[in-house]
Amino acid sequence: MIDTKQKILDSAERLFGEQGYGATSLRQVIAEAGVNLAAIHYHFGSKEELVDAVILRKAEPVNRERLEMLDRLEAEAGDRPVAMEQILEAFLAPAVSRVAANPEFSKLMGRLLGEGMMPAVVDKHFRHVGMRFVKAMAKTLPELSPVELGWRIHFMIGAMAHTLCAQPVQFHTGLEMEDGQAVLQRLVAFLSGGMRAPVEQISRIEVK
Amino acid sequence: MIDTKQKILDSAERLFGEQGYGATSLRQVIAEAGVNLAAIHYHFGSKEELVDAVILRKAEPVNRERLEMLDRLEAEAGDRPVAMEQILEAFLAPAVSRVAANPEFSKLMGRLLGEGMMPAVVDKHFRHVGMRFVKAMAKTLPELSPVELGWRIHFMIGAMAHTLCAQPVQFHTGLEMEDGQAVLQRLVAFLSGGMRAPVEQISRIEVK
DNA sequence: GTCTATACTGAGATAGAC
DNA sequence: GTCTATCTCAGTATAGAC
Repeated sequence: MIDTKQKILDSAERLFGEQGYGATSLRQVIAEAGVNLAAIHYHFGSKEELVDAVILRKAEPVNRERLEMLDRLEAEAGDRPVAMEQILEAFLAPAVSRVAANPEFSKLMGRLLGEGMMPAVVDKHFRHVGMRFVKAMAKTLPELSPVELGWRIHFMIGAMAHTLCAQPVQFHTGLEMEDGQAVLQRLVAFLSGGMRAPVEQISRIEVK
Repeated sequence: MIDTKQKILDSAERLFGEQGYGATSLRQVIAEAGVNLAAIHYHFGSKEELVDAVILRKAEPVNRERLEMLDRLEAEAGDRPVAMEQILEAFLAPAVSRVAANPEFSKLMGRLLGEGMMPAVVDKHFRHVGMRFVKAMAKTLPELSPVELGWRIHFMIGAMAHTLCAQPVQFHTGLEMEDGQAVLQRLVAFLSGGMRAPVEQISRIEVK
């Protein structure tokens, strides 16, 4: 069939999402897709390149939406910097809003950043979008050095990835997964506070 | 030998740390330890239970140090709440300070939180410590609801885990891994700002 | 160009002899 | 407690049918 490739991608997306990358075998994928094992290697080359293709298909709309939102915010702001909360929401909303529609696959997206699986894949699919947001944030917070801003964005990505992929630890009852909009609001508020934190020296505690 | 178990643990720790969990085979472990393959299953039962034992051995001193620092801070503070920066440093420093000594194994520790690998393991080894810090933070920030505080701790853990396990994406040059103390300071400052962020409603952006 | 059948190597796990 | 032998299943590679 002409759409063997599509069927493989569809099955792989579902199974990687439900079970994770490592726990999903290519034999499960071909059984669900109704194709031959070697077809995966013909079309994609390896398991890693298959998941790369799956990620690409899902990441592209997220990244496009992020850039559209940022474009609009910057057009509205003209020469003035965009508010940090708005930049954060433009970056986070396209990812968080997809959790409800496809929670298992969102888990895989979130995991990518935490796993040593494929830093190259993350870099390839998200770096260019990240650069745009770095520039917007630097304009909003000119007092931060590039290095300090880089670290804060690193922390931001960690908080986002963990929120996308991990169930919160139940230190209290009532922390079940809420409405995506509510989590997004909490995350934006938290990260705005972190991004705007003063950079001065903090109190030291000697260890031991 | 009587110390077969120890030799397996030592080799597994080194190899899991260098290569990650999934990329390390039990056959590599037994080759380095000089024991038989079945010995792992005799002493630990499975690969997953082996890594659980490895984690336990490394997590225990981290958690002990965290609790010692928090105990001391609370003793010094008496009835007054402990400053958020100090609580954060007590939680983060014992983990971050070990990155320099054992960077690869720290990666594994950080990954645990991001991977779907073993949420049960994370829960088992870190939950009781987390509860203590939740209580201390609730005293310092009484205006936060338990649910809001729980989410902020969730975000904090994400930022910490990502910092422990992931190389920062190079949006700017000069963001190479710095001195652990410097990264710790940046992280504490960022998270203090996030923890203290106001909880009010934020501006909405309609999507599309 | 596409796809099928099949073989190869290495993984984790286990039964049973010692 | 330990080790040999073996099982099942994984990802990968290739030869050849259409």
